Amino acid sequence: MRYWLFKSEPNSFSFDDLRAETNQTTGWDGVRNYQARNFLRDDVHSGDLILFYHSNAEPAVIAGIAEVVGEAEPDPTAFDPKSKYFDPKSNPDLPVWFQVAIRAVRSVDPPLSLHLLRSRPELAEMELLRKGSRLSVQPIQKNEWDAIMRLIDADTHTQPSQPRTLRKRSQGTK
DNA sequence: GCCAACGTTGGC
DNA sequence: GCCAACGTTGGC
Repeated sequence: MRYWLFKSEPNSFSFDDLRAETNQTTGWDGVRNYQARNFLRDDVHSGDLILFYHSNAEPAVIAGIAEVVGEAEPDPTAFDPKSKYFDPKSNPDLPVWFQVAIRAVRSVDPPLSLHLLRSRPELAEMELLRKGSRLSVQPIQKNEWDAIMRLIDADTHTQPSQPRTLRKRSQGTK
């Protein structure tokens, strides 16, 4: 089982958009970079877990966690002349581009900002934090994943829960 | 909107 | 195979 970070621009496809899909699942199509393609085709497998990252966003954040729910298959958008991801180099007999299906697991609320990730020494080696890093499918090391899960847990617990008065009321009398 | 960093293309 | 020109990404 491996861990990954997938980038998406939220004004194009956000984590909430993923959650709104049927079965909260979608094909991760449109990847048009060879290094990312190789990861998708060769190394990403069913059951792997994904940090769903919002790039080109204010702020840029990890917005959710998803999982891989199938093995790689040819990216059908590459065959579709009407798609903005159409690529005549790819055809069903010899596909160039691949996708995997991913399903939302949970949102990260509040989301974890890029700024916070940068502040953590244990994450200093993350590909995402490298200057000039543009790779849209990145491997995440287990120690990085674990550190990020701790940040998520810590952050979630410092969130104000329901206003006290409201909580009391909802607990009823006794 | 700016622009640095990066990937791709294509002439040679 | 080199590399300049170009297009894209993505933080700021």
